[in-house]
Amino acid sequence: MKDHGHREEKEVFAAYLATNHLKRSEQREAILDVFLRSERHLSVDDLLQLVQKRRADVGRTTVYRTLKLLQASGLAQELVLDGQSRFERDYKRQHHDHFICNLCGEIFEFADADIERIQDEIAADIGFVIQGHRHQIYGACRACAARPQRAAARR
Amino acid sequence: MKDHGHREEKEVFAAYLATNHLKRSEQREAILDVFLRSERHLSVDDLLQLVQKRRADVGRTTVYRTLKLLQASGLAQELVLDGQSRFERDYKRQHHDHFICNLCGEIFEFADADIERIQDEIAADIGFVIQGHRHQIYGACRACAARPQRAAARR
DNA sequence: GTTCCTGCAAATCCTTTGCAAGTTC
DNA sequence: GAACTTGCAAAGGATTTGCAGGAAC
Repeated sequence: MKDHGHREEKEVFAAYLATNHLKRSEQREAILDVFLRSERHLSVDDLLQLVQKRRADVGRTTVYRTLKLLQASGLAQELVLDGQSRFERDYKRQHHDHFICNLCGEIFEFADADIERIQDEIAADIGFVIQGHRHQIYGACRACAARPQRAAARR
Repeated sequence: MKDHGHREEKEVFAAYLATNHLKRSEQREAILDVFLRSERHLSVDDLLQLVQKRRADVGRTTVYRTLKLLQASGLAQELVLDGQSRFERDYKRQHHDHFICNLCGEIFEFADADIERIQDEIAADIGFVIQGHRHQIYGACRACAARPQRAAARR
C-alpha cells in the first residue's frame, strides 16, 4: 500500500491500538487511509464503497467497528443526521457545526466563537457541565435556493 | 372524557382534521389530551404508556400516526435524540433549544436571541435559507454533576 | 499458542407499511 | 355506503452482536 501521507494521524491510530492491546490489520489500515484521504462527510456506506474499491473483501461490519476505534482515538467524529450517521475527520480540527441542505444533502461547516461563548454562559447559569453538542441548521443552500423547482433529493 | 382544558389546541386539531378530510376518533382525542396534559419531552413509549392508562386498547402504531398529525398541525414538535424521537408541545411556544443530561436524561430548555441572530447572519453570508435547526447541548446537569460517581442511566 | 479480527448471518431497535376489520361521516 | 382509522403482524433501515474461522502478536 502506498503511503498517502497523514503520518501523524496514522501514528495516533497505531498508538491507540497499542495502548489498548489491539492489533493492526490490513482492513483497519485501508479504512483509515481511505477515511483520511476523503474530505467529505461520509456515511458508513460511502466509506464502505470507497474501501471496497481497494479491497473488495472488506465487510460493512468491519467499517462500523473501525469507525468506533477512530472515534475513540480522536481521529473521527460522528455527525448524526436524520436516521443515519456520518463521519468526519476530527484530528486537530477546530470545533465547528453544520449547515445541511435539505435538497442536495450538501453539508457546510461553520464556526462561531460568540455562539460557543454564549452557550457556555447559559450552561454556567444553570450549573450544566457541557460535554458536547450538536448544532445543525437545515435549509436550502445557495445553489438549491436558486432553483427551487428542482425536486428534493433528501440525501 | 373529561374536558381537561387546552380548548384552543383541540380546536386547532379539529380544524386540521376537517381541512384534510380526516376523521376524529376516540384514540386521537385521548392521545392529544394526554399529550397536552404532559409537560415533558415524551418518547413514543412514554406517550403510549400514559394513553394506555386511560384506554388499554390503543396501539403503538396509532400513537406514531397521531404524532405525525400533531406535528403537521403545529401542535407538536419532534426532538431527535440519539436513536429515539421525543415530542414536545409546540403551539404558540417560543422557539428554544435543549440541554440534555447524559446521566439522568433530563432535558432543559433554553432560548437565546443572540445565538439565533448570529445563525441568521452566518446563513445570510453563505446564501443559505434556513428552514429549521437542531441545537442540543449534552453534558451533566447540576444535580448529576454534584454526584459524579453515580452510574450513567443514559436515557 | 493465545488473543484479537473478520465477515457472515441473525438479532435488535425504532419506525413504517400492508391489510382486514371496525368507525365516522 | 364511501372513506377513513385501527391494531396486528410483517417489513424496513441502520446498527450491533454471536460465532467459527483466520490473522497478528
